[in-house]
Amino acid sequence: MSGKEIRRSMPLFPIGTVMQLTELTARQIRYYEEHQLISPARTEGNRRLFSLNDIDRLLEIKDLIDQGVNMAGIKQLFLVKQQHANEQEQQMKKEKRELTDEQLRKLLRNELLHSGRLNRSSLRQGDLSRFFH
Amino acid sequence: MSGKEIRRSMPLFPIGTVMQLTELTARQIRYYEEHQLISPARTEGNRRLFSLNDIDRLLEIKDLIDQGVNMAGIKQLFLVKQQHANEQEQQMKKEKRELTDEQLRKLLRNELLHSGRLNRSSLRQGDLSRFFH
DNA sequence: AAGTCATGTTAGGTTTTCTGACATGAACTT
DNA sequence: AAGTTCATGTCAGAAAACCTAACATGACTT
Repeated sequence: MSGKEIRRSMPLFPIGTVMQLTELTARQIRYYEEHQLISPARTEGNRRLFSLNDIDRLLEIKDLIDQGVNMAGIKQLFLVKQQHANEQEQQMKKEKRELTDEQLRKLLRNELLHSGRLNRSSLRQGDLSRFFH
Repeated sequence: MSGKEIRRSMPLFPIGTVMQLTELTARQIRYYEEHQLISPARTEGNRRLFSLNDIDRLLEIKDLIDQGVNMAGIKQLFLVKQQHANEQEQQMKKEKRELTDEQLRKLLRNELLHSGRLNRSSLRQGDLSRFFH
């Protein structure tokens, strides 16, 4: 729920832009959606609108495809990754509960300053950071 | 010529997205282009494609319009700002020429680490940072 | 009252995207 | 070898988004 997450999940890009950014064809992108690897938002007029997160995900998918992983495999990988992230979040919360107020303040301040070190997982993955600072 | 500048000037957004991001109408955006306050790129099919810089600029324009400045005024402001930025760049280069190698290394390292403090001018201006970290 | 400015509105045309269907080649299975 | 499955290509018809150009309008200026 950080501001950053909101920004990264804001639906902004039509499929044409995503095609260029990812070097995937429209057909591929729609196919991956069909297999529920991504779930881009839609405009009122039913056009897909992709977020930065979606694009990251597509770049990950591309990478995995290149390495020979199939749809089912990718879906599983995403699932595992998701679980891992959840656990880590739980762990975070738990640790926070154990902190004194002073420690908490320091921690929050750190999170705000250079927010998000966790979250970028260890998988070799898509990286849109080259598009935005 | 920093990577960041390249990213910020990459044409990504169709006019519909820009409308939502800036809360300007298509008519307004085209009008500002007509008066050369912005120069969005075009696709092969002649559709406008806006960069983050374009959007920043549109937000600045909106701000200035709200403050009663007209097209000519905004154009002048942009001109002045541009000149100012150029001068500052010249100044930078000059200062660099006067540095020892060691000083230069430190300076460059700094520029790379948190690049771009200069460049965001002092004008109250559009801010897209709320969309991207 | 006439003119200018910024924007709205409309019209006709072009481009982009949508879904669904069928085609294809590579990799597996039998 | 013949048949499947998978990932993607290609095509068609429809809908949405965008384009330019023109005219309309209301708020200011002169």
